[in-house]
Amino acid sequence: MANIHEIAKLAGVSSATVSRVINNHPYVSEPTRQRVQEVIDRLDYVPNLNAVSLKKGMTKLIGIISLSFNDSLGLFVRGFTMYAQEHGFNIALFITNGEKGRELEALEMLRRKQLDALVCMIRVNEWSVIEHYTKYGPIVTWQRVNIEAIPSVFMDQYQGYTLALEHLYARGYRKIVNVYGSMRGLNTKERIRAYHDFCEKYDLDAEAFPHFYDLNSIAAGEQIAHWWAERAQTDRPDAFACSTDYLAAGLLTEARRLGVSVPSDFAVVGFDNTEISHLLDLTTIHYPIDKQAENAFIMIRNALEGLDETIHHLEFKLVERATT
Amino acid sequence: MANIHEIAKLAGVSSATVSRVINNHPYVSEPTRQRVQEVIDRLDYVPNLNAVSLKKGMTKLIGIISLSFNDSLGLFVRGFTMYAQEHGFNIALFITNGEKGRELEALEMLRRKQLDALVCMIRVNEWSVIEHYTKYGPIVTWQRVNIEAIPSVFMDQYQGYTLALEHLYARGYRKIVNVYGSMRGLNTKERIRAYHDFCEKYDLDAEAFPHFYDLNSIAAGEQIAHWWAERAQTDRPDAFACSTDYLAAGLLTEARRLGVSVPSDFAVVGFDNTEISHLLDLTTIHYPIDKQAENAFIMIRNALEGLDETIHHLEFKLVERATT
DNA sequence: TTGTACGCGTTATCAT
DNA sequence: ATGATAACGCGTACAA
Repeated sequence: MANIHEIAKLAGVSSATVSRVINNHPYVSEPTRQRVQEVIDRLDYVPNLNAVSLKKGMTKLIGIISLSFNDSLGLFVRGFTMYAQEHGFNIALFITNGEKGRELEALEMLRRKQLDALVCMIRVNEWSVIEHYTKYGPIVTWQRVNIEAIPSVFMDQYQGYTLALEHLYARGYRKIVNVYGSMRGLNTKERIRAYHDFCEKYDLDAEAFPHFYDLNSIAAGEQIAHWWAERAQTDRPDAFACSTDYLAAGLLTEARRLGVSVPSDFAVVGFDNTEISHLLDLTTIHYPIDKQAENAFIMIRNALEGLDETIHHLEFKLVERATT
Repeated sequence: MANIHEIAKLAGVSSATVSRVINNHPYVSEPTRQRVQEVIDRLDYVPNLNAVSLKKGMTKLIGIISLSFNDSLGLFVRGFTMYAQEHGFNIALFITNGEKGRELEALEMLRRKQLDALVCMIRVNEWSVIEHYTKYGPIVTWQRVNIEAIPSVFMDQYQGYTLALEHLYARGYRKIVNVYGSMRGLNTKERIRAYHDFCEKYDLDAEAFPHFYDLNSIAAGEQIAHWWAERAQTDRPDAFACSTDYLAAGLLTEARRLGVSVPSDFAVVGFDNTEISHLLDLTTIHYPIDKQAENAFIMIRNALEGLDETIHHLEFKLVERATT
């Protein structure tokens, strides 16, 4: 393949001049610029990025680590990519499927300079492991975590969950069951706190109905539908605040299969405003994931280029549909 | 950051020896190997990948271009990554969202040696544009295309679609409406061919009911539900063979909202066996996407390393659920 | 305005 | 078994 020297030779200039033309440096006379550009075009020349990266010490490539595919990730990636590309960065996506090795692969690429930075959506390895890699480049996360070296674009779900609960209350529901997600994550803790404050505010018994933990799949939602159906009529809750739209979807569709009528028999609120919530006309909580993505990129760029651009403030929103 | 020379100095050897230790070359005495390894460990040294890539002329990084996120892509990526990592390759994912520029970004990375090869799931630019880039590295596609330079892991949908039609016939449905996807793609052509052969075989009138084209979204499915409901009772089809599970999902859920009973009023068959078809208990056609991924990787590796490993033969499968 | 020459961090060839 | 040293392809002081 043609390299910069070949271009130089053919254009009758030094490689330095070719480099200047490529990078739009000033102090190149118009005639030489044209002559060089002509050769570049003719030979279909383009600089080798490995050489450029080696020289500059950066690849303009940012990695995004995620556990799996889903709508939220898609939105995040779309937003992040947009901002990144505006500033000359490309992104590489790593889907771990929960395998530590695959996450480490990405972290190692950071260490070995193939990646300039990393966004860790949902981590697999221990935070201490990930923290260890921050010395090789900025790492930003989507999860909530209190490690100084790992800034986060996490949104405290207290506000969002309260939105859901207040909505159920306004609609007249009083017997609410909470289906929480991962116990490890702090989302669940904030939701629990939101629920307790909510109960206190309206003088409800927080323990009147069971709380479910560690559930977020469609299948889990289906289970809960059965749980409800098998309960004594008098002892049934009238609303479910769910950890995710997926769980809510499972609950909703299985309930209907069992002949339950939503929202008259009970209400369902999802979380995330994913496509499936639209499909099923599910009331849910929306959050500005594209803004989170922008924040993540701003943080990374600040770290990478020593800037100090300010972060957006973020808020949840209720999306009212047919299940409440 | 420490580089190979620093290690060499501290270990009292030349950088060549360090390189040999790193790459597990023979002809390094055990004492020196240990001494070098010790320094490597102590300084937490790891070779700079940009330098390695520059030197070796390859990055061990393969790009995957896709139009958007969805279950199929997830399965493909998972499979592909598995095979790739087994052979020391990493993957970078590019989601185009239909924007040509984003696709070109990936193609340029191939041209500029940051990527060794590319899998183009669903292209955005013209094939001629993509073909032009094959001179910079192997490009494999998931779509059907007859360009020698762009090998494909496409599966002829004739067989799969026939599976769906035969199933409907066996179930007693005779008034079938076809909802085809993209007119540009060759999938649709094969499905049309399958339908005509099917009609001929069973002596049905292929034009008894309208054919829909260029539809594959949930929203389009919802439209079709209305189309059906507004038709005269006597003139209604009794089955829909859909382009995708998503369209089928839209059709199914909207129909039920309209009080239609599936499968007694009409049957629905999706295509792809995505998660949503499971959720909605939708009869659909499955295809071995992980095997396609493996084939894609084999093709790329054959091209990259001059091998000649053989490709798997692939087949569709009917997944019978509750909508037929 | 242009050219020379060095360095980025490796690997690989050729001596020794 | 080990060491010099020349690439790999580019950017950039510094000199001219």
